[in-house]
Amino acid sequence: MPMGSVSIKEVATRAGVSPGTVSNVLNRPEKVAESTRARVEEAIRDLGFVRHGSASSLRAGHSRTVGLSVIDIGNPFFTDVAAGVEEVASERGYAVILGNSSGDLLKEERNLLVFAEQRVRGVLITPAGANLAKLDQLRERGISVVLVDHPAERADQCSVAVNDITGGSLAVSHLLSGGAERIAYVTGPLTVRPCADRLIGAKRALAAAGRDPGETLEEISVSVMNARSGQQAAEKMIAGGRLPDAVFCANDLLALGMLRGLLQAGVRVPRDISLIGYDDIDFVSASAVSLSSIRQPTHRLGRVATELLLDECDNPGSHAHQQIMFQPELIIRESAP
Amino acid sequence: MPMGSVSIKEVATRAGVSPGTVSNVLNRPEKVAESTRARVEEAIRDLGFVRHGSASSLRAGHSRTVGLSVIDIGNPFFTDVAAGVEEVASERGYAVILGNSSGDLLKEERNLLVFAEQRVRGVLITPAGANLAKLDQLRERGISVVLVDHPAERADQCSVAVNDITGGSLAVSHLLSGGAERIAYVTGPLTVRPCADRLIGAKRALAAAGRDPGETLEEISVSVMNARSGQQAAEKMIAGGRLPDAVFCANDLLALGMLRGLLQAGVRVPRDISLIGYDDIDFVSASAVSLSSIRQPTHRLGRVATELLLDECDNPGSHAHQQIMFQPELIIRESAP
DNA sequence: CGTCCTCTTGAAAACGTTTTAAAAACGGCG
DNA sequence: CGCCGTTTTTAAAACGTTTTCAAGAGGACG
Repeated sequence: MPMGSVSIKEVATRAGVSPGTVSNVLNRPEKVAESTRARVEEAIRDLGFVRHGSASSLRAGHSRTVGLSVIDIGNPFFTDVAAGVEEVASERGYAVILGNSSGDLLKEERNLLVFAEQRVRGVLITPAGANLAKLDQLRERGISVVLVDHPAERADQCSVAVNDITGGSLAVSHLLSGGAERIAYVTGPLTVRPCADRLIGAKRALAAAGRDPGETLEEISVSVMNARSGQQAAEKMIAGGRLPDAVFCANDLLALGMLRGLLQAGVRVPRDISLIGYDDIDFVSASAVSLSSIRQPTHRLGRVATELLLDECDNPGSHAHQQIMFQPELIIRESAP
Repeated sequence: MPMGSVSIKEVATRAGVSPGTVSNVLNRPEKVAESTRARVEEAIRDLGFVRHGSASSLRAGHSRTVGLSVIDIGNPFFTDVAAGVEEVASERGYAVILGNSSGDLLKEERNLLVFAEQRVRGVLITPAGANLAKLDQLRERGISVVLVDHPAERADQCSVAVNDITGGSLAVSHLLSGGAERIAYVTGPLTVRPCADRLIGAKRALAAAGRDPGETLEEISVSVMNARSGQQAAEKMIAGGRLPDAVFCANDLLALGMLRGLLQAGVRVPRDISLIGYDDIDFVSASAVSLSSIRQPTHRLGRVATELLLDECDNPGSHAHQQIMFQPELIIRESAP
């Protein structure tokens, strides 16, 4: 009969042992004799005992939770990452505390505060801005941090990212090979690292093809990277006249919005304008005009980041910080054949 | 200079007060004199003190976290719900612990155990199956539970749902009005309440139109409700010959997969087969053939559920359990005009 | 039978808060 | 100046674990 909160002490009395022994059964079962262990386990079952996580982390000095702060939980890219994180965390008995920064630095900071209060074991974060100082403060507090989708600049921290320079480059050289002369790059804030890197990659591709970035590339900046912004960007582009002949969007949500905006205005894709997105989220293969995109190992990103984090937490001695960099892959579909 | 874990005690000595006073500043600022409060707050800032959530919940008897267990974090429907949940929780200073059951009852149970260990204040859950007994156990432990996307049968619990019977009915009567004679219903496990209810609605619509469900409706069951399953269902349907002239998918992911499967096999939508999905996730308006669907107030679902939950937690006395039921809306697009 | 080991168990002290009951400070007033 | 009612502060006892250290229980062996 599971009652409202049974403590280890009640389990102890029922099993005829001391609380310390029960704790041992829970945490180092091998240290306790077979027969008593069985007795204790039976008592646990009978009473419906569930360990009190707060008490446990208070005393033990660390919790079994990790914090995950993402930029946009509505974006399938982050959802895939989150799924990977949840998978690994759950396998290892960790709980995931979810924070959605919505690209807002204040909100992100509030998330980190909540994580600090909860004394999470570690934090996985795709930073919404360029200022990583707050993260060092966390580390000083003994909370490990792994950067996700953002390569670490320093060697004393872990990160898992995908080479966005390569990605930007792949995208733009593909557009060039399709005959593009003037390309628009629709991007989120350049303080978001991936956006900035994809731009660098784009420019490199132009340089490699002997084009002048200043003439070939037009940047269109939006503050939030969703389909609505993409569509607005399309409308602005169209209103401005003089359309580019290719558009590279910094993520697929923008690209889908752009596609919709273009089609609604009667612009034909890819005939009038070719279009390429980024992330290769599931849905772009099914869109009105299927989108070319840059694929990233998203789920993997989440898994590996979490493995790194938990390794750092569990083996603080032997842990070697790693900056893992995956390679993106060009996926060609109708929108930019 | 924020050091590794400053305690309330250190704040107290620096401010020249007792720990109890610091605690009061934190929790009932109005109880402490203006001048000392200022002094304490300064000490808190100087030392970079952050309240230890575990200690706090241990003593206070309740935490500031809620658990959220969803069936498929990869499905934009749940993502939208989660975003709503996170929003409200975050506004009220609660942290959200995320659990993804993947439709697996064992995994769901493990999530609930984790929630129980963390002593979450409450749980939001879209149950992966029909057995809600575990939830009563949680309630006995003093953890409030709000059902999400699953109407409560009993009056002593809160729930937030959308009328799936109406939804199923809307979908099927629309298909009938388009001239459908034989309809396939592609669904997840019927132990998942929404799937079952949408079927009931579908049959009602048939009955209302004077059709015999046994002859008109064919059920195709899949175990996991994603695009891959949808496509497989299409392939099976096609291999089986004798195609229906309309397909109703229990969610949009299935519908997108179905669409792809049909198009790849050269079946024209909506000319040969008309197709309608469910949820009206963002992406279906942009798909190759834009999908008709049943829209639900997804984000709202998450927000309201969380408000209900936190109300139940914060005002246990005055809280009145509510079973909220939203109404779905038919959205007509190309796939079933 | 006593000694010495090893293997198990137990007692008690933390961990950092919150909360309660009581003490201290303060002001006003007789 | 002493007393009383209020406001403000404090000391100390929890909350449920984990952990350390010592004590107890069994054997094996001399």
